[in-house]
Amino acid sequence: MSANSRLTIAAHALAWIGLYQRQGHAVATSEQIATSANTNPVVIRRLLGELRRAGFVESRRGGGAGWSLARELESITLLDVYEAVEPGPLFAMHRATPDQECVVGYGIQPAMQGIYDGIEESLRRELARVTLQDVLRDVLAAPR
Amino acid sequence: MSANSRLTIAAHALAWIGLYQRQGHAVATSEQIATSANTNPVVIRRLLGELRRAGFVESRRGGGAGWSLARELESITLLDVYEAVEPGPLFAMHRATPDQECVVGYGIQPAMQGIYDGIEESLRRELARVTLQDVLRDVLAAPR
DNA sequence: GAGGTCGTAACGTTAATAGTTACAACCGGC
DNA sequence: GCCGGTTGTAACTATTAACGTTACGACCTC
Repeated sequence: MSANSRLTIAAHALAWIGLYQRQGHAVATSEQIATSANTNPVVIRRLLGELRRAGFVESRRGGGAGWSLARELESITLLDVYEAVEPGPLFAMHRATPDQECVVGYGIQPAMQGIYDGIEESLRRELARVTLQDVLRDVLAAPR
Repeated sequence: MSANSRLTIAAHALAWIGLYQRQGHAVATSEQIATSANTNPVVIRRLLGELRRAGFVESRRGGGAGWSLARELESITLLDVYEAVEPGPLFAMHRATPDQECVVGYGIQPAMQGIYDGIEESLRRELARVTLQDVLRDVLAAPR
């Protein structure tokens, strides 16, 4: 489906900041997170920027600057993250509007839209069941 | 998410063939379906080719050739179609493997994989609840 | 053999994600 | 006040997948 890694990287960044803060540090830098996620700091800053707009993290500039959580990991769900970093729908309609003279062409979009809406709602319910605290717990539970 | 329209077009094509056959025709051509879906016949042939490999349609070549259903619309679910035309996973992992020296980098992929597996399983359950017959019924129910 | 359709390769187009470079804005600490 | 490190963001490139299009051989019915 040409899936992307935005949700994965965003969860990675939040879990990293959360753990780092529990270790007593005030802020985390995009550089540190990018090293852990093996990507570019700008990619991290862009994603965290969207999460800041949604109210989950805060950033400070200047000396000793960096990122910190604005909410506890327990209170952030994967649905929150998903909505912050994944704008579009799961399934797309036709690129060009189908033939409206054809019975199927006329009715297919409302029909599929109704079905897709129900499926996306179910996806959201599943995402809402997992918190970032759950993610961090699973991360730390990985066998050595 | 950069969603694609493969599932939509595939459902459109199957519903179209199903309705056409109920109207007494033996086979439908990719040209006819493409006109209804407002796309190119080759796109339809490619998609139907994957559905044929999965056993849902048959094709005949030569004069008076075209496509026909190999199974009833009632017995084909959106999950069947999804699996036939959407290979990849819903969410992607990191492009480059994260830093294995970092606790989070080490544990993040197994953690997210477990979560994603559960979510995809739930998506499949939802897709399995809808048959192509349901789709065609909804299509025909669209208000004029 | 003629005509129409499938099957598929090959190529171009479009769009989103991701990666990279660059630099101004910012601010704590000295 | 300025130095150093970091964010914020623009701009560009690279990569990838879906989609569209053209072309043509394979195939089958008449």
